[in-house]
Amino acid sequence: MTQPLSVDMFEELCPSDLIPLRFADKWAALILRCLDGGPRRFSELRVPLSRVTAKVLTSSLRALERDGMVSRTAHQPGTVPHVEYALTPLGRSVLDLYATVGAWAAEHWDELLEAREAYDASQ
Amino acid sequence: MTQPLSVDMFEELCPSDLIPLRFADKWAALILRCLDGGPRRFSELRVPLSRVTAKVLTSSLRALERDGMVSRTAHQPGTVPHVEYALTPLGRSVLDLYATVGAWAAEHWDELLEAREAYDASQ
DNA sequence: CGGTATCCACAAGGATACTG
DNA sequence: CAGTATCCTTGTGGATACCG
Repeated sequence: MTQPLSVDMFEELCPSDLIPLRFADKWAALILRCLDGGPRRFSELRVPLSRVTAKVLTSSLRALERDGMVSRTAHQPGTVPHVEYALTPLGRSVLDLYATVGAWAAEHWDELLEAREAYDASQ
Repeated sequence: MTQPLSVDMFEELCPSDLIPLRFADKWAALILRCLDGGPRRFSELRVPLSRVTAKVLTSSLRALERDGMVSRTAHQPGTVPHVEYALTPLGRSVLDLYATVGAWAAEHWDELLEAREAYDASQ
């Protein structure tokens, strides 16, 4: 049974529809996971994310903040900066979504790797 | 309640863990959706995906094939090429996952857009 | 029909150094 | 401490032309 195709797929779904989920952001999922246990300071995030430079971490955090997934709070009791990042309800929600994606990956990982090996072997 | 962070997040989860899901591929989701109604020829896919060039469509299809989400079958009855792409069971499974992601997006879309407008207005 | 070959533009990511 | 400023590399995606 073959169903007809839309004339233009872009009328229904743009690629940008997925971009706000930040799946294309290399570090977004990792950052959100780091915030799962509670609010973190910038320097605290840099430890587990040691392979992400400050510049890149900043820009990812800004993007997550813009999308309402992370909140940024600057406390300034004295002269020393103190910034805390925390998950918003939306951020927590997208973390659940990542968990679903992760469960899918765990279940189908072997299947995918086998396909890849088979393909590479045939080329 | 604040929980401790891992020393190195990369021990648990690499960014590459998500890449095989092809979420970073700009057209993968759209291509899989085009195959949902049945097998399609290359030129059939080009119609709804008119904004994707042949080169890009080919490379996306190759990547999907390598990951076992799409099968490529070349029928050659005469001298005229006839290639069909179809969803594999794994591809169908990942389509279900996209549906879950899409449902999340539909539910939280407004929330995300509001956050974005608020952020942009404050900058 | 089903692609390749070539060249190009742009954005993301990264290395390094510096600052309020 | 929490970033910026600069510069550079890479890769994806795209435009155009051509081929078995």
